[in-house]
Amino acid sequence: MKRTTIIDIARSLGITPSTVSRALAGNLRVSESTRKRVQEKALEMGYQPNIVASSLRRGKSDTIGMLVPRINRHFFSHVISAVEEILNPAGYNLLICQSHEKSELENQALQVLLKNRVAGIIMSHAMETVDFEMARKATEERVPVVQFDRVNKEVPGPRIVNDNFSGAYMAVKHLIRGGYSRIAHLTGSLGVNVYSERHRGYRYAMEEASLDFDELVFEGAITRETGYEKALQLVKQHRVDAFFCAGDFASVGTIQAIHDCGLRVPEDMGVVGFANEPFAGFITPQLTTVEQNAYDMGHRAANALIRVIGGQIMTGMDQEEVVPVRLLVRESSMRATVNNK
Amino acid sequence: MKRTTIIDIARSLGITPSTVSRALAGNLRVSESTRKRVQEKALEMGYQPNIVASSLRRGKSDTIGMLVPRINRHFFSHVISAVEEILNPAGYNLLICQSHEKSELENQALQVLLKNRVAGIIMSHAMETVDFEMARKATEERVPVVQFDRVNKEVPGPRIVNDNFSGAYMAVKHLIRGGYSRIAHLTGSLGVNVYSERHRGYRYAMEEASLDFDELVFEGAITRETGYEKALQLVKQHRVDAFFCAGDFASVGTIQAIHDCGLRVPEDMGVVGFANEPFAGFITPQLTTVEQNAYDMGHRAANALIRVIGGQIMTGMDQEEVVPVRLLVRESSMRATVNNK
DNA sequence: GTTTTTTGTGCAATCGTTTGTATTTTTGTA
DNA sequence: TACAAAAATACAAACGATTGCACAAAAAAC
Repeated sequence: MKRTTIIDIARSLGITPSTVSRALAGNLRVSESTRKRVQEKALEMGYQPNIVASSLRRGKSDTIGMLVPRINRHFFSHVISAVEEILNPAGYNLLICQSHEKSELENQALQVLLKNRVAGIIMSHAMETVDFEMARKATEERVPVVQFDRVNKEVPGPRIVNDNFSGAYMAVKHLIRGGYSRIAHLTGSLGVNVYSERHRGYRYAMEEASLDFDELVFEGAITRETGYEKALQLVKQHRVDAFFCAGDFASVGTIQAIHDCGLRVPEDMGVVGFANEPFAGFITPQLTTVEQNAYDMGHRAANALIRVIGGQIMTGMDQEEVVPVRLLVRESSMRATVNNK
Repeated sequence: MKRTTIIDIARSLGITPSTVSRALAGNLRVSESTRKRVQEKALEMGYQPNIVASSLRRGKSDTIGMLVPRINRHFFSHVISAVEEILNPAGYNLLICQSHEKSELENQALQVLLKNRVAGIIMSHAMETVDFEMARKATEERVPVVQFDRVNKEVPGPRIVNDNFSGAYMAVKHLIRGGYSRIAHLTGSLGVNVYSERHRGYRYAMEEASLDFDELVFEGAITRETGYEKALQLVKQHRVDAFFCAGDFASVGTIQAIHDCGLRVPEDMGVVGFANEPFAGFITPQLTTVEQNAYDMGHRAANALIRVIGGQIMTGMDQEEVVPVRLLVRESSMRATVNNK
């Protein structure tokens, strides 16, 4: 059986669809009595408005596109959740796509979102992405784009980023205070803003303390496995006494490597991670890391998008919002009686 | 500037929109030459088909609704990811909603999905939900529903569930083999299929070994906090020597409680969890737990939905698919030299 | 009691595609 | 050259809601 439409309701009440439409929309130009009748009838017939038709006619949809590298990453899934928390009450729904860290899939996903005529896009780029043309095109087609975490300035619109610089700076400074000095930095591609900023923070802290860091920075060591390998190599060479990893997974691999070399954390070597993955507080030793507030970020991104859609921010004027981070000092870096700040 | 439509393309080529539509759809009734011309023009004008209009006309959308209690749960986010892996290549997109474990929000979300005329729904119920009317209504409105993990037989259509019974049975049997006998079971609401099945497995194993379990089953102890409290109480009363928790979070709380009482895991008390949360292999002691394959489940759910949409499964005929689970034996339960099976 | 204003509805076009049917053009054949 | 068959394209009506405008009825003003 067909779904009931406003036409069905109209017919069964002997009025026109336009009146039904207005009645359901709560338009004041329709009398109280018919509004009641329409609402009752709609309920009785189990009417569900057809958003598709409505969107087409209104020329705008209530769907927001969300594009992330991977839904199943702790950080991203929490951002999504936070975005939804803001956008749902505001009457929007989320069409979610993953890029799987591939530029090609990212572009495809953007196309899909545009084809679906989303009212706006909240996205974080794939690591691989260097060409941001597609995202720019979206804004040119009047679809506002809000970037978060992995952002690029070539794309107009608000950007919400973590305070990666300060987080890294605090982390490294904390290690230095703890008496570590040959601090290696394992990180991802420095072409990605997230990692370049953390790298900047690392350098700043090292330079400030007049410590040498040439040949102590290693790109492409961000997973547990690659972290393990690089750390194993460095520890064996006796070149370092601490690690600042740009991610917690690499930190886990690093700790493993240190243990496998018969050394202790933090007594022999300190380790600090980044992200505060859920396991960071559980592992042995508990991992000192930089906490990034995914909820805060999601809320900000959603609110920024709402402002852009509402015309409160001009498309041209792009702005960056920085979400504060926190250094969580735990066992993996507490060699001595160290001051937490 | 307005987005280009097939009408624009038609005009600029001196043909009709219908021909353009057919050309882009690859319809064989349009000549090779015009098809080429249309495709080129479309590319040149940056044409993006309007899926909204298309959906309206075709009476069906390419969007699948996905409804989960919480996106940011490890298990659910992985299922989502797996579903997307299957559905994306098949030309579908995912509209994702969360119920936040609330029946009311679950129903609202279902309404939203129906209003958006999704082609199908893949869902897992909120713990709270006891009234499944809304999900039934969806199938009555010809929107196929596939349930996974938290399912209910009142709702027609495929159900994909973990082998909770066997998982629990294996877990408890493993504890018994290890020499534990006063095994408590901390779990969630037994009104939820997931927990009732695990409970059944627990009972079966206990009965099989002629062990007493009256007053050893506790509902409402599923979080880290509630798990901690209940465990603390039981340990202090010297009533138990092992715990089978229906979730890993409760297991973490339990281990904490045992430690806080000055006892050791697994020497004094054994602990087995359920889910294999990402931290399970990292914590100390490493947690023995039942691994549920979220990817497998997602793939099956997506494929089931595709089959229903394709008419390969009658709506009436409901079927349950059981995803196998695996017991991962780790430190938290290995008191003696135990056989892993 | 007439005119003006207000209020409530109806009419009809529109959003951008799709698709059944009609029409034109092309091709093949006698 | 004519004519049927086949191929390519055009026409027009949907899909279901929204909305500017017209219009009737009721209320208010004179």
